[in-house]
Amino acid sequence: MIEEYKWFWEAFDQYAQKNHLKNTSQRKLIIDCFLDSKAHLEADELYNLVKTRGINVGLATIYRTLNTLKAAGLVQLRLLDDNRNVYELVEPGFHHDHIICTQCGRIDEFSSSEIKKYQLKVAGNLGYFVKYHKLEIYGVCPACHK
Amino acid sequence: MIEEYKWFWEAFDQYAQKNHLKNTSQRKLIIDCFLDSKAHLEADELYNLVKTRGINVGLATIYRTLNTLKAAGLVQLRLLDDNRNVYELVEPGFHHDHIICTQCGRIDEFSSSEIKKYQLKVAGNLGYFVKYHKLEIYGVCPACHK
DNA sequence: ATGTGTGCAAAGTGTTTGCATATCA
DNA sequence: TGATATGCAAACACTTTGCACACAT
Repeated sequence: MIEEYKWFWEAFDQYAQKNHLKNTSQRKLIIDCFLDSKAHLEADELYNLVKTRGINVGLATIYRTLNTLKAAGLVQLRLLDDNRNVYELVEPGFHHDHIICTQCGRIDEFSSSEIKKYQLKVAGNLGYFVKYHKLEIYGVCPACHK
Repeated sequence: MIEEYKWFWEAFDQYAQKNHLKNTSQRKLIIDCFLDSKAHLEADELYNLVKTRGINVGLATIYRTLNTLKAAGLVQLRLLDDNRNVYELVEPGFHHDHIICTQCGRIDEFSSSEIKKYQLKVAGNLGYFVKYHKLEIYGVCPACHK
């Protein structure tokens, strides 16, 4: 287990225990691949990644595992403008937003307390009680606008 | 023609002429329904809306019309967290963001120059050249948190 | 022994496409 | 007349589900 994802495994083990999940080699492998990838993956990409490890896992199992992680609150599905549906790791309490390159598809993360502040203000003006937000900036990354 | 959408029809007519589109009653009807609805619609909702006018239009034609409008830059497809794919009118030069009620699905619009400003700052720090952004705030609307 | 997980294939969704026919210019 | 549009059904891509079998506890 990589130290970096200690928080993940602790949270997942807890969830697994509470929900009577069993340990299977497939799920372990899928999650390992997902974590290793630094994780902004489509289900299909994860499927192929797992296949490179030589073990045959059904695509359905990939989806089931991702849905389990989503239910555990450790993974989030993100619908991007370019029609990619990417899954990403969610570290509880560490919110971040994304900036996506329209040319190469690269995804970077950031977070801004100022933006958050003004979101609350705007929402308050409209009488909304804010639960969460999703901000995506689309642009051209440094590598692509040379 | 409703005065409010003069800008729309001018833009669309220009696009239509340039691209040799023909005037058909179906397309006219679909667009009328779309404009009348104040427009945050799924393809399917628009389909049903058109049907209430008594004329039978194929669902495929709805999609083709929406795609045409998208190509003309007058309509935008928005993938929401709740898996709705809503189409909305885009008035060139008038950018706005959305706040969506997680309970009733209501969508309100807003725009904030402050948020825009900080987005540019954040993107600049990462070396990105910003093209556009998409901000969605999810929360509970006034009517739902009584 | 029981319940959970798996692979596969089939079913589901939402959207697009092929084709014959109809319509506009 | 010739290009564009339409309706329908079939094709599509992505995701979920049913089932029989396997495995973890």
